[in-house]
Amino acid sequence: MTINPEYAFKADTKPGATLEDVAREAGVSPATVSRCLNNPGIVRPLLKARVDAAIEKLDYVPHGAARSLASRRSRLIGAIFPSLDSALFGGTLEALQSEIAGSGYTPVVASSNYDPEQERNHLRNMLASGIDALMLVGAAREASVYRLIRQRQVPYVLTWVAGTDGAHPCIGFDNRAAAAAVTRHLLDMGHRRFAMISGATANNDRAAGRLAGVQAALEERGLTLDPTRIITRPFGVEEGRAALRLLMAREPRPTAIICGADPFAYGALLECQTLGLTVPDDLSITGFDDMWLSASLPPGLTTLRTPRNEMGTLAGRYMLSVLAGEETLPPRPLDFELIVRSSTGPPRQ
Amino acid sequence: MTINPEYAFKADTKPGATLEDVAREAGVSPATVSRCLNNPGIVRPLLKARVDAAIEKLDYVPHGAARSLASRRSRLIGAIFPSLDSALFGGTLEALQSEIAGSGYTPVVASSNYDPEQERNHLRNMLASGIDALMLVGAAREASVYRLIRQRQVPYVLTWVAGTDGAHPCIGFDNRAAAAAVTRHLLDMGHRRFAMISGATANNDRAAGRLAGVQAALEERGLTLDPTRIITRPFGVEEGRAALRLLMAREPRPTAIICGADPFAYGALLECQTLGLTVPDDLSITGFDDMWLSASLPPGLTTLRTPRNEMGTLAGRYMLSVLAGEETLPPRPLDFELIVRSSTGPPRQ
DNA sequence: TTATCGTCTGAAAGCGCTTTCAGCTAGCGA
DNA sequence: TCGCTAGCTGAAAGCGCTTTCAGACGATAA
Repeated sequence: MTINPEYAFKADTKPGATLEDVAREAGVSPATVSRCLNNPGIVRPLLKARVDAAIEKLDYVPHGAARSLASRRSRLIGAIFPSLDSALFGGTLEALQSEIAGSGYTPVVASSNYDPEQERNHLRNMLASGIDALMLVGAAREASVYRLIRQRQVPYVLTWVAGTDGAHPCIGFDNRAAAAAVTRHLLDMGHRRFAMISGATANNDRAAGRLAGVQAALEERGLTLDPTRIITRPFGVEEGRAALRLLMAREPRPTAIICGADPFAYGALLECQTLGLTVPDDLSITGFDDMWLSASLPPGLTTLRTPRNEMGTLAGRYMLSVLAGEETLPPRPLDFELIVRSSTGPPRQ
Repeated sequence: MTINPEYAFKADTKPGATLEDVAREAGVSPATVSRCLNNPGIVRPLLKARVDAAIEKLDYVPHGAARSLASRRSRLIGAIFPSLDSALFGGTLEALQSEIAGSGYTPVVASSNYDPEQERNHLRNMLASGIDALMLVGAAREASVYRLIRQRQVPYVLTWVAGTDGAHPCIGFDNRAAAAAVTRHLLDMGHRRFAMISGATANNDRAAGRLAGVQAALEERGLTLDPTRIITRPFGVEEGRAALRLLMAREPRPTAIICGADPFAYGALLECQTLGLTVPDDLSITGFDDMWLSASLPPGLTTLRTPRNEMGTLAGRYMLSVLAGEETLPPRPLDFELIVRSSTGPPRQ
C-alpha cells in the first residue's frame, strides 16, 4: 500500500452531475426530474423510469443547498443539549436522529455546557444555517431567546420538561411529580429524616423541579427539608461521594438520601461501602434517571426511570408532523416509572 | 398565562430581511454588504460602519442555503458514530463540536448502531446535504464507501484508530499497541492464565485491534490465548457480568481477565463481588477507555485511558485546516495511558 | 498639471434547484 | 365527430447570496 499524504482530496473527478444533466440524459425537462425526486406520484411511470436510469447512470446526487434555497426547507433539524458526554442526553439524541432520518431530515447538534450564553450562540448559528425545526432541553431561558425563535418562525419543542402552562410545546415528563413520587416511596416506608443531593438549579429547571418535588412531597406530610440538608453540586460520581460524606457527618443523620441524578447515587452508594454503612439498613438511597449501572450496582438502585429515548422519538415525530403541516398537539406529559430495587428500605428501628 | 396550542409558529412577523434590504438601507450595493460579512478587511471603515448599523437595525441574519449555494460551502461537517448513547463517543462529539464552532461550522451527526448499512445511508444523506468535511469512527469499511467520499471530494478523517499505512487520514491511537500495553502490565506481574471479554470484532477494527494486541503480547512471551477463553459480547455491564461467570466456571480459572471496554470490566467486578471473589487477589481485571466510573468503583479499575476528547478536538482542527487549504499532515498516533489502579495485582502464589 | 497606480465599489452573472403557470395530449361524454 | 376535462409536462422565473470584472476615485510621481 502506498503512502499518499494528500489522500486524493483534490482528485480530478468529474464534478457532480446536475439535475440539468440528468434531464438531458433522460430527454425530459429539469422540472420533470425534480418532480421525480420530490413527488414521484405525479409523473408518468415511463418517464420516471427513464429519469431513474439517468440518475443511476450519472450517479447524480441532488445539491442540498440549491434544494434548500429553492424550496425554503433545509431538511436540517437543530438540537441543543446541555451536555453530550454523559450518556443521559445521548439516548435522546440517538432516538431523535433515528426518528427523523426516515423522513430525510438530519440533526445538527450542539452542546451548551449548561451555559445560556453558549446556548444562545449556537441557536443564532443554527437559525442562520436555516434549520427547519429545533429541539431544546428544558424551558428555563430568557424570553428573548423564544422571541428569536418565533421571529424566524421555526417550530420548536422543549424536552425533558412538561407543562409550561401551554406557553411552549413540550415533550417530556413532570420532574416535580417524579421527584415527589420518589419521596413518597420513602415516606411510605417510614422515613422522616431526609437529605438531598441536587444538581445546580440555576438555569436548570429539571434540577429545580426535582428539588421542588421533594420539598412538596415532604410538606404534604408536614415535614420540611432543612436547607442545610441539601447539597448542590455539578453532576458526577465523585461529587455524590463527597456530598454523602458531608451529609453523614452531621447528627442527626438522615435515614434517606434522595439524589437528583443517578451519578450522585452511584457515588453515594460507593461511599457507603467505604464508610461501612449498610444500604438500605443504615441508609436508603435513591437515584434519578435509571442509567445503565443502576440495575447492576449492588445493591440495585431504586431510581426513577425517565423516558429519555422516548422523548427523542416523540420530539422528532412532533416536529415532523408540524413541518408536514398537520394539526398537531404535543402529547400530554410522558410517564415516568419508579423502579424500586434494593437501595431503599424501611429505616432502622 | 393563556393556552396557545398553535405556539405562534405562523405569527405574522415580517419575513427576514435580505442582504439586498441591508444594502438599500445602508446605501451601498449588495456586493459590499457581502464583503462586510465575509471579508471585512477590504471594505472602507466608514462603509462598514454604515452596513453594520443597517444589519443591526434590520436584524439581518444571512440565509445559509443561499450562502452555501453561491459559495459552494455549507459550513456543515458530518460526523457518523457507531453509537451515541454510551458516554464513549459523546465526549468526542462534544469536543469536535466545540472545536469547529469557533470557525462557524456546525456538526451534523448520525449514529450507525454499528451497522455498515446504516452508516452508508447516513453517509449518502450527508453527502447530498453538502457537508464540507466528514468524521468517521474506525477504518473498517468497504472500499466503495471511501470511493463515494473521494468522488465527492469531501475531506474526511478517521478517528479512534491510527495507522492505515497512509491510506486514510487518521486521528486516533493504536488500539493494538494499547491492548498490548495492558497485557504486558499483567504479564509483568506474573500472570500466565488469561481470558478476555471482547466487543464484537466484525466491522469494528477497534475491538479487533484490541484483541489482536492482547494475543500479540502473549505470544511475545510464548503464551497463547485459548479461543475458548475469549468471550465476545455486545458492550454492556450485564454482558460483562455474564461473561465473567462463564469464564470462571471452567478450570483452570484464569488469574487475569482483560476487558475490551470498561463496561465489561464494571460488570466483571460486580460479579466478582457476587461470587465472593477478591479482586485483585483472586483475579485481576482490566478495563479499556477509563470511563467515568473507573476511578470510583471499588477497587479502582486498572484501565487504559484513551484520548477521546482529544480525538474530537484534533479531528476538528484537522478538518478545518484542510478546508482552509493549509498544508496538513494528520498527526502521528495519539498517546494512550495505562492507568494502574487496584484491580490488578500479582496472581496468588 | 497630467499620467500611473492602487484601492475600493457596483453591476451582473450565476450557483442548482423548485414551483408556478400555461400548454399539450389523451380520454371521455355528447 | 367535437368540445371539455383531467392529467402531465416544459418554460421560465426566481430563491438570496458570492464573486468576477470592470470602472471610479483619490493619491502619488513626474
